[in-house]
Amino acid sequence: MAGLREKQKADRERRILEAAVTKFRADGYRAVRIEDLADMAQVSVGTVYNYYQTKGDILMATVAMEVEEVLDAGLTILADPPQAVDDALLALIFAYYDHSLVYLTKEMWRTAMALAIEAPGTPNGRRYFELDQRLASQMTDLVKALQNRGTVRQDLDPGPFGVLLFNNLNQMFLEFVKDDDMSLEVLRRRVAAQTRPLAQLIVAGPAVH
Amino acid sequence: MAGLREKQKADRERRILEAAVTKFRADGYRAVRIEDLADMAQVSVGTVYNYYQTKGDILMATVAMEVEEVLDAGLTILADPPQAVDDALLALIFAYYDHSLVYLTKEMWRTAMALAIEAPGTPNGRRYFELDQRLASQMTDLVKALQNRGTVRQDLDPGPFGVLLFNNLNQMFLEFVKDDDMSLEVLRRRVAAQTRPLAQLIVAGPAVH
DNA sequence: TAAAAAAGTTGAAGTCATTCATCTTTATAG
DNA sequence: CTATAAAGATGAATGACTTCAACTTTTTTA
Repeated sequence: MAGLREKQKADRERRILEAAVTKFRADGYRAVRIEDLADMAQVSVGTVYNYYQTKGDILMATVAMEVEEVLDAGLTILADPPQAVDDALLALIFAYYDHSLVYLTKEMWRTAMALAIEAPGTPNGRRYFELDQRLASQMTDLVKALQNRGTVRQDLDPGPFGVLLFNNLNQMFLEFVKDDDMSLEVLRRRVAAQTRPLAQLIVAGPAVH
Repeated sequence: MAGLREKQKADRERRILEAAVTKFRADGYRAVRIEDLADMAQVSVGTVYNYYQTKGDILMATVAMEVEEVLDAGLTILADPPQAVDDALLALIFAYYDHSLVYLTKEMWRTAMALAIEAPGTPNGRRYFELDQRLASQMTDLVKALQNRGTVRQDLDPGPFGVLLFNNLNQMFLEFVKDDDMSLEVLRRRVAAQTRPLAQLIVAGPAVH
């Protein structure tokens, strides 16, 4: 029963988010005022706040879109990881990195991270870190998959090790978004330099004993 | 030639910082208004801004104090690390954690991190990450020291490995400050669970060939 | 010591996120 | 179709950080 009211509501929300993605990318999150979004979306300032609780909420909606796509890209890698252990880990990591700037700019990532860290207990913060955790889980899943395949030593606990790998790739991503001049290429190289030696340490050796 | 003006200036700056540390710890960074600091320090709002460019600057001054002490604690460990590789790494990590809440609360850490991430190019942001880098260097130094001692395999590149260890301990520290209910004890246990197995992987084995 | 310059202090004004009492629009009841 | 109720939109008001033009205090000069 799509009443008039429902239709108008959906339309307003869409217009607001659309305005936000456009303006945030063009002018930067900081520089965009709620009034600018309201103007572009043809609503009042108060109305923006009827749809999103804070300015940060609008940003987080975009982050969620982005990370869902990143997780999808990860699933593709998990379905059929490269044979070599280091290649497999890096394939997943690079899949993440390569899908990280579709909707968001580095500045938007920085702001989203800052918001989440400053207020981790708010719905917004929780939402962000929940996405983080899903990424970390996926990394753990990959380590498990390689173990099942027999290319990773059986005595390795995939949980903490997956988290450690994720922590590292996440921190390196932070280095990346921190520096507007750093290219994806450089990020990839650096993470590879850390991950490859680590991968060599966990490959299943020839069965000694 | 400590003129009157110099003396008054130094005194005002001291009073402002003192007021900040007291009030931030007591009421939380967010809840404290610049006007509150000005009142307590017996100066005007404008004067606060003559000594610190932003509210965040005042916080960052406190962070710097804290981290300098953390680095000192690290030096003590470096001077004579425990024999076992895992114990040595954890000794440094725990030294960091144990000295992290002297001046700052978890809320203050969260705010400082958020500020640094949101604006990494500002003097404030640069200052924060410079401290980070010094911590990462110290971790690398420890790995090198253990290598020199012969307990860590020679074919390990201490640079990337030290950074990886730091990235992980840093991210785990973030988990800690994110959760007001998490104890230092739990943080230690979790990091130990990640670090010990990793340490086993890098110990110098009996010289095979 | 008096005048001029330099340095520093001040608080009112500006900006922007957020709130809320009021008003408008849509849906429902008779 | 009219009246009532419900939902939602509105923008002026609030609160906090930050800026800045005018004012004071200290130092230097002669």
